[in-house]
Amino acid sequence: MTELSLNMDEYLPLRDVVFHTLRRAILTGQLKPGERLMEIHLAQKLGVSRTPVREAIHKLELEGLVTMMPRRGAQVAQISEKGLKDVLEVRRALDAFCAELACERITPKEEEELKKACKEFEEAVKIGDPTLIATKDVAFHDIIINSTGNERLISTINNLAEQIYRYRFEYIKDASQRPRLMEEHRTLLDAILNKDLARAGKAARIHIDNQEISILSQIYPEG
Amino acid sequence: MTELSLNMDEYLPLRDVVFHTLRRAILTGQLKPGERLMEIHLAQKLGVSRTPVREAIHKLELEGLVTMMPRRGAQVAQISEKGLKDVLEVRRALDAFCAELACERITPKEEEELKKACKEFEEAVKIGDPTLIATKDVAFHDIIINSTGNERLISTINNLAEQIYRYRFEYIKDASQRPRLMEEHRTLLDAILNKDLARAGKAARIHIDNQEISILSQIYPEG
DNA sequence: ATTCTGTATGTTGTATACAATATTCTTTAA
DNA sequence: TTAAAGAATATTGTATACAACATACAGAAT
Repeated sequence: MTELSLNMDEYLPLRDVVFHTLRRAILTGQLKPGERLMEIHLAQKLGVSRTPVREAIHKLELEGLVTMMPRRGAQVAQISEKGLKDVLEVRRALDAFCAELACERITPKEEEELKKACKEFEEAVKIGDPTLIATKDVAFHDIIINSTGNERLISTINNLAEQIYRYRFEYIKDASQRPRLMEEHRTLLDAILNKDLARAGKAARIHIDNQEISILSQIYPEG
Repeated sequence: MTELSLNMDEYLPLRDVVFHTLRRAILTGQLKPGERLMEIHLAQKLGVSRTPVREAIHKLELEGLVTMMPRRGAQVAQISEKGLKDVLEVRRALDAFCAELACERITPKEEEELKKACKEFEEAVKIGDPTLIATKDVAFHDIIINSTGNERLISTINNLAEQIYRYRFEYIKDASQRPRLMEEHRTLLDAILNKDLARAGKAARIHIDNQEISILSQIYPEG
C-alpha cells in the first residue's frame, strides 16, 4: 500500500458552506440579533437555492444562534440577561471542571504549548490589537480544554462559548480589563503546572466571574 | 383585549412529527445503533415526502443520535466505550453542580414534590416494573434539575441524558442495583433538604459513578 | 482465480414547483 | 380619522424532479 492520501475529503456540502457563512456573519455581528433571515433573499445573495439555506438555518437553530417560529421564519437569536447569566453559570462550572481535569491529564507537550500561549497572549496585550488578543485568549483556553481529552466536554464548552462570543469580544475591547486578564491567565497556568486542582478550579471560576461582571455591565449598564 | 387563547399552537411542522417519531424509535431501541436511515424508505413508511425526513434526520444528527457521512447517508449513532465515559464524566460534573444549586434554590413547593417523587420511586421499585422505575427515576432527577432555574443547564443535561438513555434502561432492569439506587436517592434528598451542598454534590457524583460501573460492565463485560 | 472496467441501480444533494399560511396594503364603512 | 375587511403579496412548508455521486454486479482481460 503506497501512502498517497490523494485528498478526496475536500468536498463540503453546500449546506455546510452556507452554514459557516451565516455563522460567521452572526458571530462577527454582521447579522445583528433580531434580524430576520429570509430564505429566498439569502439564497439569492449567496447564489444557491433555498434548500441548502433552509438546512443551514435549521443547523444554526439547533446551535442556538437562531430562533425559529413555525411558519414565520427565523431570526438571529437575541440573548436575554437571564440567558446570558445562565450560559455563564454553566460555563463557570465546566471551565472549573476542565481546569481540574487539566491538572491531572495535561501532557508535558501541552504544558509547553500552554506556557507559550500564555506568553503570546501577553504579547498580544502589549500590542493592543483586540482581534489578536481575542485569538490568543481563545488559543490559551483551547489548550486547557483540549488537554482534558473529553470530546463531549470540549464540544459542550465550545457551544456555550459560541453563545456569548459576540459579547465577549466587546469585553476584550475594554483595555482596562486586560491587566487583570493577564494576571488571571498566569494564575491559572501556574496552578495547572503545579497540579493544584483546587487553585486551578478557583482561578477558572474567577476568570468567568470577571467576564460576567464586565459583560453584564456593558450590555445592561443599569442592572 | 379578550383573553381568548384560542389554542392556535397545535400546529406542528411535519419535520417535527417525523423527528419525534424517529427519536422515540432510536431511544427505545426500535432503530438499532448502526442501522441505516434511508430517506425514501422512511418517507414511504411514514407517508410523507423526503423533505421533512431529511430535516428530521439532520436534527437528530445535531442531537447526537445519528451520524452522517456526506453523500453516504445517515445511520443510528453508535456510542463507543470512550464516548460513553466522556458523556458520563460531563454528566457527573453537571449533576453534582445541579445538586449544589438545588440546595440553594429549591422552593418549599419543590421540596414537597421531591419528597413525593422519592417515595413514588421507592414504590415503583417495590412493584418492580422497569418502565415505571425508569419513569419515576427521571421524575425525581427532573425536579432537582429544574429547581436550578437555569434553562441552559437543564437542556445541556437533558441532551447528555438522551445520549445514554438506551443503556441506562438496561441498567435499571438489573434488579440487584435497585436497593442501592433507592439508598442513593434518599441520601441526595436528605442532603438537599438540609442544604448540605458538599454532601449533595458528593451524592450526585456517586450516583453517576455507580451508573457508569453498571452500564460499562453490561456493555463491555470484559473491559 | 483475480483484478479491472463498465454498466446498472440506488441514494443523496440541490433546484424548483406548488400549496398553505402570514403579512401588508388598500379600500370601505362608521 | 380610525377601524375593519378583503385582496394582493411575500414567505414558509412540503413535494417532486433532476443531477451528482456511490455502490453492486457482471463480464473481460490478465
